[in-house]
Amino acid sequence: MPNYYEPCQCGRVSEVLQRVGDKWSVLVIMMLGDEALRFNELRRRIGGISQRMLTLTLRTLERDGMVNRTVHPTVPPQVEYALTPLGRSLWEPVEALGKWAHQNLPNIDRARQAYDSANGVAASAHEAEEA
Amino acid sequence: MPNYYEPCQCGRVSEVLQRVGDKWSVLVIMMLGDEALRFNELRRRIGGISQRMLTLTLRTLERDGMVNRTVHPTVPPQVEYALTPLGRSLWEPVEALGKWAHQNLPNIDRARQAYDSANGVAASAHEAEEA
DNA sequence: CCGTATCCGGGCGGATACTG
DNA sequence: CAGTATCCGCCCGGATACGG
Repeated sequence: MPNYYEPCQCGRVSEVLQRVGDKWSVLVIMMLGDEALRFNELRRRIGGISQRMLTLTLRTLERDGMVNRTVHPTVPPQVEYALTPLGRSLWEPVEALGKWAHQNLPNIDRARQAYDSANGVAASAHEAEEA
Repeated sequence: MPNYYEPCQCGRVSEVLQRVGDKWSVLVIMMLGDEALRFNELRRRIGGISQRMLTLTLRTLERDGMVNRTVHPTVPPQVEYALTPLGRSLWEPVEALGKWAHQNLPNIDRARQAYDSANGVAASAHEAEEA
């Protein structure tokens, strides 16, 4: 069973991985895990995302077949976003990764502190460059 | 069982996820999955990464406790990089994600083609802006 | 409410040159 | 071989204003 990241599609897979790692994409997928959400509701829940980025993120996810966009022709307009089967299938490994991240945050923090105290934290004091 | 991405550490988890999604970090972790590698060997295998970025990526991974850096005081110097237990534990969900990406590349491609033909591909022809 | 367009600053990351 | 330092273009992404 050879590796999935063999030279040929290594770049392509990496590309998908980047999308997964994309800050907003992941949060959107997480948020849409259970329910369909409207634009601003999604925006409120995520918090800290600009309108522009949410739009762009959703468009990309839609284009990649991860989310469905449903427009209700009411006034004012209502737009609902939900995961597609493909999106839901992605949700699972992402969830696993999220679980890992959540569990290992303390480990990472400790590793960083250890590293920073070993190598000088003072190294970051080069920001105090001028007298 | 509430969500792992509740407001409190939502940002932190997302931060870790971003690192995972980072193009080079993921490739490094994948490459180091089975064996320890030297700097330039790693660089050659990844392909397309600049010396600067490989250094930065390795430093960050080291600081986060994902990889071990071992210097053999020979001449010329030899430096070997290997996954730590923490790094190896990350490797698993990443591998799962890689598997997903590999399996679903065709689906994503088809979704994109469908999307692009539905909405005008010509939209991207706005690059031909001037007469 | 939902989305697009425009402006613009900051940082990511490649290229290059230089050390031990 | 392994790494640091510097320069610099480019694109990401926030802010803002406007349209349906």
